[in-house]
Amino acid sequence: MSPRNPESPDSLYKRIYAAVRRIPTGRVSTYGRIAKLAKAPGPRVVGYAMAALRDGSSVPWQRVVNHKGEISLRKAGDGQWRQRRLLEAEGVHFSLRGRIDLRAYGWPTPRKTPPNKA
DNA sequence: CCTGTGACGTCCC
DNA sequence: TGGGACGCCACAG
Repeated sequence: MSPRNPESPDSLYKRIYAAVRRIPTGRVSTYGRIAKLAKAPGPRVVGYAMAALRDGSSVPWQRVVNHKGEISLRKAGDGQWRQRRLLEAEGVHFSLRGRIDLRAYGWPTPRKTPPNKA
């Protein structure tokens, strides 16, 4: 196998994209979780893989946010807004601070942490 | 081959 | 609850 070769079926990026595709519509995951699921060496690599995506890649990249539940800023600049649009279209709710409640929309379900638990 | 950089996370204050 | 510092690694030049 050739993990260095992007064309390899079991390449790192392929695994990452596969993991992202598993995120259900209306739910979101984090770079860290995707990294684990895809057996990636680290979260940064996941971000790098996302940045390498093309439009119409069939990979729901918009469902990947950082561990704070916020849309990560990218170099390109544009896109964060588009990401938010796409997520809202899927029914994902953003707080006033522009954050997503991972306890409610996170995937896989991080914990059975009751949102209303005292 | 070596260096810089990035759509991040965790620890510590 | 918020902010700063360090760690980790693949990729491009």
